[in-house]
Amino acid sequence: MKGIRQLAEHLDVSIGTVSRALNGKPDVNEETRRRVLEAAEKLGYVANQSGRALRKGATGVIGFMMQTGREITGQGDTFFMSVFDGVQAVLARHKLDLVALLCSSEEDPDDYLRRMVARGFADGIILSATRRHDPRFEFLARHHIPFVTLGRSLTDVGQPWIDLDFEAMAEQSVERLVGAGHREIGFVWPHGDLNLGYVFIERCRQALARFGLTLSEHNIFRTTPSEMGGYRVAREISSVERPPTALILVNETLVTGLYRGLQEVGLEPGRDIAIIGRQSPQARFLSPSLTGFDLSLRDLGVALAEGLLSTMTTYAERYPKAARQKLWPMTLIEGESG
Amino acid sequence: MKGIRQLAEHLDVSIGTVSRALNGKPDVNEETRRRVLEAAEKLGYVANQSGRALRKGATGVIGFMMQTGREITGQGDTFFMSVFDGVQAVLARHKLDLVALLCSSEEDPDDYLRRMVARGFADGIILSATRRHDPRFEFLARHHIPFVTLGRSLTDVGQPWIDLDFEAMAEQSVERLVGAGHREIGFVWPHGDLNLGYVFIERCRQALARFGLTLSEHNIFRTTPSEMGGYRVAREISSVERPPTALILVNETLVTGLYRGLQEVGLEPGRDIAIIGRQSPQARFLSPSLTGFDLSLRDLGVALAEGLLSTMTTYAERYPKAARQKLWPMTLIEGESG
DNA sequence: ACCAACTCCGTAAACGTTTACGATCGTAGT
DNA sequence: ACTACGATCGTAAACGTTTACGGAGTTGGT
Repeated sequence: MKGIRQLAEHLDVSIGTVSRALNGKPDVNEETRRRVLEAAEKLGYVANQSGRALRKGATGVIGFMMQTGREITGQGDTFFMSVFDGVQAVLARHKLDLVALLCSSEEDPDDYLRRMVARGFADGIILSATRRHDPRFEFLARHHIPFVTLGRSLTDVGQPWIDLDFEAMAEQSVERLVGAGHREIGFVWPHGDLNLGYVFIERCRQALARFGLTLSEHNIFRTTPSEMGGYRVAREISSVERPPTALILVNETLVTGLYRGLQEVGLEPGRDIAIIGRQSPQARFLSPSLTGFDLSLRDLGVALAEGLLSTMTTYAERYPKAARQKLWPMTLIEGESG
Repeated sequence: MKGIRQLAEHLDVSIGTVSRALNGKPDVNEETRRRVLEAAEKLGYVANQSGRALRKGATGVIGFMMQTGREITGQGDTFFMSVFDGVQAVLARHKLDLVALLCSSEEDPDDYLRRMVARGFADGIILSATRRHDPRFEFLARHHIPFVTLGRSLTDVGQPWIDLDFEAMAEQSVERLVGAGHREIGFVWPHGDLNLGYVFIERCRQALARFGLTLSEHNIFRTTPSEMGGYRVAREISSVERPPTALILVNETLVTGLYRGLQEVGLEPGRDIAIIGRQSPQARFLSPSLTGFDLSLRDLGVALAEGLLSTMTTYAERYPKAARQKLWPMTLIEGESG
C-alpha cells in the first residue's frame, strides 16, 4: 500500500474522508469509518511519517539522547532499558514513539543535539548524562523544544528534571559508616564533567562536617566510570599511605572491577573495607553481597515521561500535576559489604 | 531560522539555489555556495527532516531495533553501545544517522516493526535478537526494505547477516574440556526462541559425538538470559544427582549470577567445576577470572553497516565486497575458570 | 412549503524541501 | 554577426498528509 490516495480510491471515497476516519475526527459516518479502518488494517496502510509530520508540524517522536562508544554515564544498559520501558508506558497512551538518538563518540554531543533539533526530528527530548555545565539546556530552551532531563545541571533553565537523590544517598552512607566507627572514608568520583559527582561529593562533605570530620583530598578517588575504573581505585587504595577504611561509590558499574581489585590486594569487602554503592542486576550477585542503594527504574521512566508531557502544550492539561523537578528516592539494601 | 525560504531571501537568491548549494550540486557558483554555507552555519539552518524526506523518498535514518524492559538478548551492558559505535563510523561517511527503534515490552515486536516500516521511518533496518523463526525477515524482504541482521534465523531470506561464530565456540569449548578430561559437560541454553541457542547446542552435540560422547538432556540447563538465570543454574547443578564437571555458557550476562550461585554451594570455578563463557567488561573482573570468548564489537558494527549499505541501491556500488553473510570470529581468552 | 440545522463528504491549499526544466548571460569559435 | 555552448540561477511541480471550507443531502420545526 503506497499511500492514502490508493486506499481512498480502493474504497471509492475521498482522501479527506480516509484521513478523517483514521484520525478519529468526528464528522465521518460510523459505517464509513469502519470500512476505512478495516481496509487500512487489511492492506497494512500506515500514514507516511514524513507527509504527516510535514503537515502537522509534529513528528510524534520523542528522542532519548545517548552517547555510544565510550563509557560515559557509569550506568549499565539494563539501567536505560528499564527506564525506557517506563517512558514508553506513558508515551504509548498518546501515540508517541520513543527512539534513542545515538550520538557517536566521534561527534560532539552538543553539535549532535543541535543538528537533530534543527532537523525537526523529535517533538520532545529526554537528556541524560547531564554535565555540570550543559549547553544543551540553554539551547533547547532557546528553541522552545520541550525537554526533560535525567539529572540536573548548574545551567538549569527551569525545565522539568528528575535526578537520583544523591544527597540522601550521601547522607545515609556517611551516617551509616561513621556510625560504624569509620573515620577515613573514601569517595569514588567519576571523571568528567558529569553533574552528579559534584552534587554527591558536596553533600558528603556536609554530612561529614556534621560529625566534625573533614573530607580530605586524598580520600577522593577520581577515575573513569567503568569496571576498569573501579579496578584502578582498588590498586590505588592499596598503595596509598593511609588507606580509607570505607568506600562510597556513586556509580553502578565501578563495583565489579573494584571487588576484583580489592581481592587481588587481599582486602575483603565488609571485613577489611566497607563498601556502599548502588544496586544493579550485577551487584545483586557480587560476593560478598553489596550494601547499596536501589531504585525503581521503570517508575523513574514514567515520571520522566510525565514531566516531559507536562511541558508539551498538546498534552499539558492532562499532566498538570506532574512534579516538575524531583529528587528520586533510593532505598538502602543492606548487604555484607558495609 | 524557520526554513529554506527565509534563508534564501536573506541571501537574496532563490530557494533552488540555496538547496543546490547546500546539497553540493554542481551547477552553482562557488562564491554563491560559500555565502550560502556561511549563512546557514551562522543562522543555524538545517534542512527540515520531514520536508526533505517527503521529497526525496528517503529519510537518511537507519534504525536499529531493540526491545526494552525484559531481558531478551543476554548481552551485557556495553555490548550494543560498542556495536553502535562501529555502525556509526560507517554510516557517518554517508550522512546517515543511526537511531535505536525501541520496542516496548508491551507491544509485539513484529507489529512494532511493521508499524515503523509502513510509516517510512527509516531507510534501512538492523535487526538483533533474531529468533529461530523470525517473521520480521520475510516482512522486510517482501517490502523491499534494506536490512541486515545481527544473528541468523531459519527464515533466512538471503539478506546480509553477521552472527557470532557459535559453531567455532562450541567446537573449541568442547574440545578443550574433553581434552581436559571432562565427560559430563553442561550447556546453558537461554529460554526463548532466540536462534543462537539452537545453533550452539546442535554444534556442541556434533562436537561431543566426534569424541564418542552424547549430549544428554539432563546436561542442558535452560534458563533466562540474565544474572538471575545464571544463579538458578548454579542452584540447580548443586541439587542434581550427577552434576556436570564443566559448563559452557553461550550468553554474556549469565556468568555473574552463576559465579555467585556456585560459591554459595561451595563450588569454585576452575577447581571444582570448569566454566567457559563469553568475555565482557564485567567478566574481565570476575574471580577466578573467566575463560571465555572475546570479539571485536566495534568492528562487528562496522561490518554490519557495510552489509546494510551493500543492499541499498544508493550506496551499493561502494560496498560490493562486503561479505554478505559472515560468521564473526571470536578468540578464546584463557582465564582461571576452565 | 420553506428555512434552519445538522450530517457527511469532497476539494484544495498548505507544510518544507528537492529537482527537472528552462531562461539568461557571457564567451568562444566560425 | 551569428551560433553553440557552458555556467549559473529562477520557476514550479512534486512528495503524502491534514484540515479549513464549503456543498449536498437529510431532517425537523414552523
